[in-house]
Amino acid sequence: MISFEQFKIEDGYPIYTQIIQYIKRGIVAGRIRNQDEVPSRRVLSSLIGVNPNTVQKAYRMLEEENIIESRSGAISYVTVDASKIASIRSQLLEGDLGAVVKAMKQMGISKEEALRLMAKLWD
Amino acid sequence: MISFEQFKIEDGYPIYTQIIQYIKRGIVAGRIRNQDEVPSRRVLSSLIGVNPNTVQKAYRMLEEENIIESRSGAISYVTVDASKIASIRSQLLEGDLGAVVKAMKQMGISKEEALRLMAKLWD
DNA sequence: ACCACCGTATTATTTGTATAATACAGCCAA
DNA sequence: TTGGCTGTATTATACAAATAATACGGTGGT
Repeated sequence: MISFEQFKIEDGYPIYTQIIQYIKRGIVAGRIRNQDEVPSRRVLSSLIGVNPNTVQKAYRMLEEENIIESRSGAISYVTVDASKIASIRSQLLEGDLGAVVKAMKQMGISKEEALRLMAKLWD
Repeated sequence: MISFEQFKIEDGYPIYTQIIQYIKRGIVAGRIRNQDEVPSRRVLSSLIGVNPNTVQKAYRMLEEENIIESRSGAISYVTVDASKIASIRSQLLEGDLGAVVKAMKQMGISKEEALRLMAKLWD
């Protein structure tokens, strides 16, 4: 069963996208593995304090990306292999890191300064 | 007069926040300076193809942060000094870069790999 | 077989984002 | 001074995100 202990809702982004991100990042990090069980819609919604429909929307979109599988009546579970994990990883990196690189360039920050800032922020 | 030639609407974020970001990043980069004139609500809205109310919302929020000043009937203009520019800069960096550092840590990426990925993405 | 839990579906309501159509008063250059 | 542009305000509509309250049928352990 996937753990959502580290999950915290932040504002600025739709909750369903935060659930999707949390699971994708967990898969990339190896915390979430193939065939792991996913909390039911009702359980997760009451755990993180949102509406079951919000969780359902996140799960449905994950299913459309073939990252989880659901069948009526039964628990849903993760379905990933090595190549899918790699593609999720590059998808997240290009999205997150790419946007920041673009933003810093627009701010007139040099490559060297960007690297120094990131190294400093990392600790 | 501030130029919006480089401005492009992207989806995923509210348009009014994109306008705010564009101006803040321009200020940090030095492209937008103190006392620069801001396009009128109507002019900018027709220039970038959005509703005047959307521009008004962005400008009103910038005014609440004391980044622009408006008076009824007259053109609005930028009001920043060195310390405000510095605070905008760290505000943007902490937000954008900080979020990515957090995300990459959640993905189990090492500091060294993160720096290497950013350097690669920069070019 | 029962029954609690599961996924799924539907309808309604609220809030935020964005558009649309006006309206009014202040500023300022011609 | 006049007329066009300015900021500001109001009302209405549309869509997405999120909540709320149900309802139905499938699954699986006891």
